[in-house]
Formats: sequence, structure tokens, C-alpha cells
Amino acid sequence: MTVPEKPSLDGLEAKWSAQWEADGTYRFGGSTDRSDVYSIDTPPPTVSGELHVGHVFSYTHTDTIARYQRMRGRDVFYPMGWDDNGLPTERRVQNFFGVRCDPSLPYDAAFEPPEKAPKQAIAISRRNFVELCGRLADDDEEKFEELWRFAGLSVDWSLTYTTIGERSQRVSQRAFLRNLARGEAYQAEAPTLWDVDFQTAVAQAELEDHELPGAYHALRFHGAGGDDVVIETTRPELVPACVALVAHPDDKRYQPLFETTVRTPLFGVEVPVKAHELADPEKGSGIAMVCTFGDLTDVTWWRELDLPTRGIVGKNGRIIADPPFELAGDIATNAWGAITGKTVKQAQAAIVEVLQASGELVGEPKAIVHPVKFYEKGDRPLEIVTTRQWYIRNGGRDQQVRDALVARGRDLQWHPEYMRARFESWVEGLTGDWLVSRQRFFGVPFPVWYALDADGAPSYDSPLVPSEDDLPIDPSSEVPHGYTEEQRGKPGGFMGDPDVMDTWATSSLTPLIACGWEEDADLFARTFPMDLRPQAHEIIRTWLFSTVVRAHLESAALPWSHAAISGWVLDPDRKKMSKSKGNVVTPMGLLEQYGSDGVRYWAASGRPGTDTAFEEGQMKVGRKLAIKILNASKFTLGVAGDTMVTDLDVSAPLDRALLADLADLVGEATRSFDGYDYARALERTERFFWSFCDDYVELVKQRAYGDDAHEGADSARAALQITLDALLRLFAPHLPFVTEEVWSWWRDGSVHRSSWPDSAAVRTTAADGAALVYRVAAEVLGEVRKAKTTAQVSLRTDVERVVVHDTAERLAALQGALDDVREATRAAVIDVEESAEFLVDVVFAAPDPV
RNA sequence: GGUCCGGUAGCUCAGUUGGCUAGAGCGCGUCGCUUACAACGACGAUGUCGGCGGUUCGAGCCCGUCCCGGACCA
Repeated sequence: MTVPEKPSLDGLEAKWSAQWEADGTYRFGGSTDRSDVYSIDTPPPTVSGELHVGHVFSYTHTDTIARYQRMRGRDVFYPMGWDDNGLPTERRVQNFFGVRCDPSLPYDAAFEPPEKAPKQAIAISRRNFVELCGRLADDDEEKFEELWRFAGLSVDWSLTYTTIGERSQRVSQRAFLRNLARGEAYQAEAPTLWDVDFQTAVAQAELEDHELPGAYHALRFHGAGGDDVVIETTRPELVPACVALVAHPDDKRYQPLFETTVRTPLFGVEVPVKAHELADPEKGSGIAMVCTFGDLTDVTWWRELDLPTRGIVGKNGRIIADPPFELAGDIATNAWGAITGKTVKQAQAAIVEVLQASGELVGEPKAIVHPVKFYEKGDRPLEIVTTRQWYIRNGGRDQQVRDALVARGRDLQWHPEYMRARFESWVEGLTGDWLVSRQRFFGVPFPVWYALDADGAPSYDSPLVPSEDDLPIDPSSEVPHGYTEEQRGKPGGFMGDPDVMDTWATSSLTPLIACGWEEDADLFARTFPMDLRPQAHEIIRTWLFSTVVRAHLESAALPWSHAAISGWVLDPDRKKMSKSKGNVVTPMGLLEQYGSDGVRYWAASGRPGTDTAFEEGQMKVGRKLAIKILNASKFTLGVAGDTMVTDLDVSAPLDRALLADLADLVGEATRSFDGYDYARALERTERFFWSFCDDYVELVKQRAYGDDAHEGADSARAALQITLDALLRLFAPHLPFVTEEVWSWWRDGSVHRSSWPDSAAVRTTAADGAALVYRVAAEVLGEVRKAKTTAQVSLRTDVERVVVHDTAERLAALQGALDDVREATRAAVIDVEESAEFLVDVVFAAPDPV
């Protein structure tokens, strides 16, 4: 046994993380039986930029669970992934290297970016671009790993994967090809939500509503009989895209107009008046114009009423050059001239002027605030344009699939339970299938080509697919079977699919990527379906849902049995801490200042699913707790000298009482962890520990020092060591560094490979121990301390006599600890008197006559 | 608009089958260097448990309703 003279927290992170790596403490073993394994589907953090304290918060939660399960004897499969796939990395690479991706270019194996990013971006092939993305991501991944090791995550670093890595690409493409073969993936040319800045399609899951100011413009449409119909719209610039007017079938005002036609203002295009339930008689004038496409309701009307398409907004967000109809007359020609080539916003201002001049704008526009759909990463409202895209069936157009997915969600064990509601409301609100293609570069390509006919037109209906053995493939640089590179883009030849997959199309496969699907059958059998998906609540609709969809389609199973949902870290203004809000705190400084254990203490105090305030005070408390563990351990181990006494009998009633309490604590901590409530386990353990230090240690100190006069010394030493041993194990998931440090003073191996304490075993050691002995003794000690403090004397002051008034039952309990109480209070005599009320009289010795 | 979560001391939060006088830490005040701990310890003050109504011998906890904050979905 080696107890340092002056124990310290300094340097524990570096010391123990290196030791754990050297010893392979957290290596996944290789158990043969699935039930011996506990496998975790870690969220791969985005590696563009920096980790912030919110990451440390939620990853600590998972780590406490991993450590608990390991101590329960499970072989923990705990990989880390890096999410380097997608837009954030793409943007960084463009700026960092001064390049831009042009997928039409061929791969150049010899390409090296210049030392300094040039002003004029260099166009490079997609494969070259992706290689650069990988290079940049590698640097971040190194830094991230260092931080995670410092923070004490018990990850098995030999299992690390990246979402753009070859394995992820292979899994993504293989899973896609299987979806395609089963008819779960399909292509369609359809109205699509479109970000005009990123110039890519966007899925429902990536939408955000923003409240924006707008205005209702009352526009005059012209009936055949010379009667005008006034509609109200927030998008007057879409008048040339108008294909119909629509009112509610029960609306008496407009019933006479149904199935007649009216002419649009300015352009004089004849459009029908239709009836549809979705038209709201209360809104505006009760009749709306249907445009292709102003919003998602337009899409519904267009589809259900079988209306023509007159799109006018281009993919760049500007009004296209050629109108989708014949311009009849000067007014129409001038009106078109006023808007063509302009952004939607500029076009609106222009057309309003023209409408005012023509007298077809009625009155002044009425300002309103309304929700507008945005891409979550975008800066301008989404437009809806018609494009060809890939979709995966997710129940959005199939009630049966939706029901099946809701049922999967019911089988999943949610922590906390109420998070399930978010999953269900999302599934039930789906409006269409999952759009998985993106018109971007840094992502996993769709592994398909299209044959070109004699006119050079692609046959989208029968894509050419590679063999699974050839995956991953890049259709822009590789050639389909039976073709040569010379035939690329030529009539009678072929073309590669230019799109990449949505980043969630890869992330939804993390269980398959991590567990070695189709590549390591043995590993897969031992780890999948996984035990735990830990993640934050705002990505239930994306990551969690899409993973459930893929597993449902591919494996007809849930991907994991438990989902543990973390809350957010809130800044002092109670706003979510996030990169985009610019209120993030980077963690390394905190880990150094308060120790990783201190920061972990704060994190682990945040209950599952609950948003938690960023509070350095709690980290300070955590640091103090860790220091207290060092000091209390030093005492506990110090009083016994070099003797290990945990096997000795615990005989004194007070010592047995402590162990009885300890048995309760172990039971409660175990139940809490089994329910994924790491915070409750910590809180109970901490409460016990402080009472142990303040009361128990003070009560038995003199006896434990073991002068000849104290027969119970061995009993006290044994109780102290048994309790310390259990406390180190109970704290180990939360405070891995300080517990390992103390463990190393007197134990072999790692506390993190030791077994979780067993409540029943502690109870057996406690024998007839009654917790009441400990409780009454501590209360009497507290009363005497209070008397000394009130008298403003040192706690060391001798006391002539203490009289304890209490009930017979409690006095009987006190008897078991009377000598300890007398010594701890420094009382010459303790007398007891039976009484209904608990009361302690303290008689100080008369001051010495000077 | 629908759903979910929360409202307990100045601050951050515990309080799990309803049960003694509602707790902890921080902060504040007073005292104390005692051989585990002064980067510490001891003690103290501080509450209409969001409002109102109900069930009950008894409600912070259960029921109803309203108010406030946040989130998710539409």
C-alpha cells in the first residue's frame, strides 16, 4: 500500500489515460455470447470546428453508463465515430485549400493543392475534392480524440470509424442498393424543397419554420363575364406561375365560379377555379391562387386537382428567362421584363409596382407575420422546384409502414420515457418519403449509372448498378460493367448519377458501420442489434428516426433496445449553447481548471433528458468532491498502516450500522443505473459519502487509530476499508480519474475493470447492523458540534458532560455507539434520559481559574 | 392550434408507492488551523413548494383549472 503524503488531482488525466491505453483497459474483449456484450451506438460528432462543453456534457452521460455496464461484467463495445461527411466539411475545404468541386472533371491522381489558397478557386474532380476533405478532417479527428481521452471517455479507440471513410461508403452504398432492389428506394421527378444558395434539395427533417414579416396583397383576377375575383396572396411575384384559383367546396360565395375560368392579372392567362377542402374560407378573401409552387399546399392542390406546371423560379432563386406561356400584349411583356432575372424578393417589389400601375392591386398590402420554411442551415426561404430525386420509403406515403415504425418506437426503451412522444408525433406528421439525394459533392455518391439512348437521354428507369463486391464506387470516375470510359456522356454510352446521399443516409447506418455489417459476421452477431443509442433530443426526427427506418427495412428489427436522450447545455440566459449562436464554451480550459472529474461531476448531475445550465460552480463542487475523496482515502488507508483488513469481522454496532446503510446505497445506485439514471446514482452516492466523512469518520477516528485501549479498532478499520472500496467503485463511472488514483494506492488492476458492488453481499457483512445506531450517533455528534459552535469554541474543546434526552428506542440504539460518541465529542461523561423529545444538553468544563 | 417537459431558498437543483418540523450545494453571516482535508471544517439565517379549487386523517407529490417558461409537432 502506498499512500502519498500530499495527494493531488494534478496530472491525473494524462497519467491515467496513458495507462488505460497501455493496458487496453477499455478494449472490447471478444465475448462469444451476445448477452455478455453491451454495445453502444455512439453519436459521431461533426469534425468541422471544435467540440464544445455541450459535447462533454452528453458524452459523459454515455460514458457513465458504459463504465457501469463494464463493471457489471459486460463486454462493452464502445466505438467512436467522426462525422466528416457533408456540408460543414465541404465549406471548410473550399476556403482552406481554395478549390471548388466540378464533378464533370476527371480524377487527377497527382493533384496537390498549392501551399497558399489562390484567389481564384481551382476546379477539381469530386474524388480529388473528397480526398482533400478527408485530409482536413484527419487533423480535427486527432484533436478530438485527445480531448475525449483527457475527459476520460472509456471508448475503445481501435474501433473508430468516420462517416466518409471507405467502410461507411461501402455500407451506405450496399444498403442503398438493397433498398433499390427491394423497391424501397426510388427516383421521382417531383416538386422539391430547394435551397437556392446551397442549390440542393432538402428533406422534411431538415426544415425549420421561421416567423417572417410578409404582406397580403389583394389581386384582381378577371372573370369571363367581366366580374373580378379578388384573391389575397403573400407571393404576388408568382402570378405568372398561377395555374388555378381554389376555394372551399362549401363556400357559397365561390360555388358559382367552380369549373369556370378567370384570367390572371397582367398576363391574362386563363386558369380554372377549383374546389378543395384545404382552402380556408376564413383566410383572406377565402379564395386562393395556386402557383407552381409557392408552398407545400400548392403542391397538394397541383397534385390532387391535376393542374399543369408553370414554374418560374430557377434553381438559383431567380426568375427564369423564358415565361412558361405566350406573352400576350405589351402589359404582359413589360411585366415579365420587370421580373425576369431577378431574385424572388426583387421580383416581388417590381411586380407590385406594375400591379399598382395596372390597377389590379386592390388597396394597400396588409402586413402580417407568418411562418416560412427554411433549410436549417440556410439563410433564405426555401423555394419549390421540380427536380429528379432519390427517395427512400419511410412511411410518409404509407400508413402501414408508418404504423410499423410507431410500433418499433413503442418497443424501444426510452430514457426518459416521455421522449417517445417526439418520435411518434414526428412519424405521424410525415408528409412524404425521405428525400435522400443532395446536389452536393462531399458525400457518398449514389452507386448507379444511366445508359444514354441514341439522343443522349438517360434511361432513369433502369439504372446500371455495380456488383456489391466492387463497392464503394464513384460513378463519376468509374465505369459500369460493359462500358468504357470513352462512352461517358456520349449517345449510346452512359452517365454517372451526379448526386450524393444525404448525410443522414449514412448516419442512419451507424449501427451497421460500427458492427461490421456484411464484413465481419462474427462481430456483427455479437454486437447487433445494439444495446444503446445515446443522443440529443433535437435529432430524434433525423438521426434516431432514420436509423429506425433503415434497420426496419434492412434487418426487420430495432437497431438498439435502449435510447438515452440527453438535454442541452443552456447558457446563463437559458439559451441553448450551440455553435451557430456563438455562445459556446470550449472544454479544454475547463477540464484543466476543474479537472476532468470536476467537469464530469457537473455533467453527470444533469438528469437524463433535462436541459442543464452551464455552471462552473458545479464543476468547482465536483473538484472539491474529488479532493475530498483523496483525503478521506488517505485517512481510511492510513489508520490501518499496511494491513489489509477488509476480511476481518465487523463487530461494532456502529460499524455494522454504517454497512447496513451502505447496502441500501448500493441497492439504490444499482437500481438507478439499471434505469439509466446516472444522475440519481451520483447524487445518492455523494450524499452518503459526505455523511461518511462528516459523521462516521469523526465518530470512529479515535477507535480506528487503535491505541491499546480500543478493542474495536480492527472493526472500524475493516468498516472503513470496506466502505471506501465500495465508494470508489460507486464513484468510478462518474469520477474515473480520482477513483483510479486511489485504487492504485492499495489495489491491483483498474477500478474500471473491478466488479460493481453487490448490495446483498454488503448486507451480509453488515450482519445485524441497524442503520438507526449510525443515525442517532451522528445526530448527537451534530448537537454537540452545534453547542460548541454557538459557544464559539473550538471543536476540540473538552466537554464535562453530555446528556441525551430521547426515546427509549433511539437511546437503545445509541448505546451501541456510546463510546465513539463520547470520544468524538470529547465528553467526559454521556448520560441518557428517556424523553419524547430529542434534546442534547452540553455542559462545558468550568474555565480554569487563571 | 395539438402534444410533451418544467415552475421548490438570491442562484443551480434533489425530493419514486401521499406521512414527522420541505432538503443539498453555491452565495451570505459567525466561528474554528483539529495529525485525512485551510484549495479545509463547523454552525446559522433564508421558502405563500407558480395561482385557485378538489380528493384525503394527511398533498411539494394525486385530480381539475388557470398563469408563466421551454421544447417538439402541425
